[in-house]
Amino acid sequence: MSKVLKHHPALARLSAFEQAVLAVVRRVPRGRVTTYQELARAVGTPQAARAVGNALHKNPCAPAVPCHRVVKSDGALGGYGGGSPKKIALLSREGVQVRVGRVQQFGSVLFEF
DNA sequence: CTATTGACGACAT
DNA sequence: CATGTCGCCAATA
Repeated sequence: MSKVLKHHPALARLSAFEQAVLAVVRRVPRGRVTTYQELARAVGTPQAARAVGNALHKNPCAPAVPCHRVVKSDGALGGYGGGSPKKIALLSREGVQVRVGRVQQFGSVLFEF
């Protein structure tokens, strides 16, 4: 039985905004990606793409909460707490190919809320 | 309360 | 196409 994942202790220490971001990113399916900007819109603050990135940076339970499926609005990779190589590997494992720092077939793998 | 920081975005160069 | 600048926002010092 997996013991974590239901309510990670560090999760309760996050702000409402940060928790909202993590809750939403959780619905991005395997093999798809979303963007910092889309997430910002989804939580009701369309201009907070940057703040969304900061929130994801604090994700205490990655990669269970799939913050690795979040990229920049132009399809560029974006950041990752565990390092770019790790993010690329996780995506690759789900069938999302990254070439020269860009998500291939960005338009078709992009998940819209 | 003000200042700084950062997994961003749009635009100019 | 690559890089720099500036604006935006929430968290934190």
